[in-house]
Amino acid sequence: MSEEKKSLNFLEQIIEEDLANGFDKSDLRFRFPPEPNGYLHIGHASSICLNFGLGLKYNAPVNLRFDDTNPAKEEQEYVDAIKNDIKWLGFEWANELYSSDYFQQLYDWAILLIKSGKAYVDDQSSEEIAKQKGTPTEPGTNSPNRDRPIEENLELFEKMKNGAFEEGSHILRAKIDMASPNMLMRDPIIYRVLKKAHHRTGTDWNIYPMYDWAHGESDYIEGISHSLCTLEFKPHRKLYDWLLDQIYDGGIRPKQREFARRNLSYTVMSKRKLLQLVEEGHVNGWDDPRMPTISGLRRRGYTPAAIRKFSEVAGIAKRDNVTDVALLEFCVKDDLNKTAPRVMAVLNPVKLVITNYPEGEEEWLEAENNPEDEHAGSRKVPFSRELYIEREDFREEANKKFFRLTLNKEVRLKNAYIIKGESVIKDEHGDIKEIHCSYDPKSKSGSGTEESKRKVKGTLHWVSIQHAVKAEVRMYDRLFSDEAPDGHKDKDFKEFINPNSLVVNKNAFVEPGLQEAKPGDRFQFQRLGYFCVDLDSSHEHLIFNRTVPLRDSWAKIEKKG
RNA sequence: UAACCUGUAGUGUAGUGGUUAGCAUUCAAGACUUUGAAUCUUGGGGCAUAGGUUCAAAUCCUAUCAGGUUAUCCA
Repeated sequence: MSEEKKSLNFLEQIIEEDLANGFDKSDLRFRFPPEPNGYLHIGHASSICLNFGLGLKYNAPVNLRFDDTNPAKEEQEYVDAIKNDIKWLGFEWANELYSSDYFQQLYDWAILLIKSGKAYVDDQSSEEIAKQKGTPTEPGTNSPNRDRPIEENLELFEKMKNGAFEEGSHILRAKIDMASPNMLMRDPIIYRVLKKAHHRTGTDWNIYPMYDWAHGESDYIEGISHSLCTLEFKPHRKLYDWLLDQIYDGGIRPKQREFARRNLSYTVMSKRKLLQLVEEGHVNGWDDPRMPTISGLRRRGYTPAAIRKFSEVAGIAKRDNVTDVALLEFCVKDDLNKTAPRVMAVLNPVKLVITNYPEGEEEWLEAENNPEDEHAGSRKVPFSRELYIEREDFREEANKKFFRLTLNKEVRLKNAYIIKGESVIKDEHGDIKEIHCSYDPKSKSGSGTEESKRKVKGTLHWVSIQHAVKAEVRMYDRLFSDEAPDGHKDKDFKEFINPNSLVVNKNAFVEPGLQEAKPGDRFQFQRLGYFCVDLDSSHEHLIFNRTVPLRDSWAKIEKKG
């Protein structure tokens, strides 16, 4: 019940203004209109959160409309993936609709356009038409077919529809203004011949409407009040309005407004480039955990809540942006910190022997599942004489800043005992094979003894060798080493691919409880980061993906020297 | 170089004539800590530039500069 008013973004301000001017709140209606020709990415997620967020805020319906006017590129597979992603993000659409649902209506309206002398059939080649289009600085010239009689246009359009013409031979154009400074107003194409089977309408149609003719009209049919799209459609607005003018017949008149697309640092966002990464094998598919796709983020271990939070804090505006991926990473860490169970896993194991711990003995120690969540409870983890700890957690000699295990120094084993480094055993190369230490039997965690309350500077995670489960851990890092890989005019974005974006570790050990972990489960490997169980994981072969590492202050201290 | 759009800490944003220009993240320092995590405290860092209008300008006007978008029978 806080009094502070949340500031409105510019789109909400537009809506508030409309409401203040008498627009009925119950007429508010939004839509998310993907073309089913690829997978959704984090940029789409922002748009989804924006549109569905407005729906929630104003209690207005939000339609999911597939903009499927180009059968050459669209497939059912994408429709399914898109629906799945939106649901996963936690949103519900009011209606599942398709531009293709309106093909007949669009066609009827096109006839109307022709009859009112606002559209004509052009049978020139695309090259000729392009030539007549002019350039942004020079006006275009009229097509010789511009004044074709209405009857003839009607006849030709009918033939286009019936399949009498080949692809590329005839188009229907709106008759607007070949001299307009806005290139889109220079008699834009609204129908083309396409003899392709459509994923929904099959071979019913030989002609398909262009985006501009389908989008605004679909908005109108659905009663969309605010049609929100990205900035590159700004020049289309004039055409959107013009086309609507021709057929408007009362009711809610949709308005298009534009916002800046969300870009993320250290990645690329264009469908074309993402497709290239997939096709050329730089990643393992659209859902590779390094991809900025929703499916990739999901597989990486991101939560819907984290992505929604990111969209919220990143906000929405009209200026070009490259949002720091660190903000996205903060959002997952923030969410996972509250929700992910803590477990122990050793990624780079070295053997630790507790010389004064009885051989053959084991005990099951109490371990808190999540200190941030009092309802998370606790579990038992097995402890024994021989453990694995991280190789980086031991040094024979170290300065005072090193809080971890060294010879003759004490550290605590998390949830267990305080130990003291005694000696090391090395192999023939001089590498450490085993670390021997002693433990203080009275220092058991939570036992309440004086010894257990002793303060030691460092705490290490560990797993009991005899109980540990071997696992594969995939360490993911940024796909690109450059902040804006596609922002260099003279260089291809692929030159910046990070060769170490995936490091596979097949020799990690995790505590035995994780044997039962299922794909999608998320954990915090204490002191290391957040990890999730990969789709390919099985009971016999556990695979974890690193979602994001924990902040590592020690790495910074060490770097400074 | 035409039309249109956009310039507020490193990044993302709020600010709508009167604010010590706010928030988040990042960065730095410290406290706390059985995660060198989290948490807490503190700090650094910004209105593209130049002129106007006004008692008062990030906000209004003008110019300049910078960046972006637009010429697919794509969306």
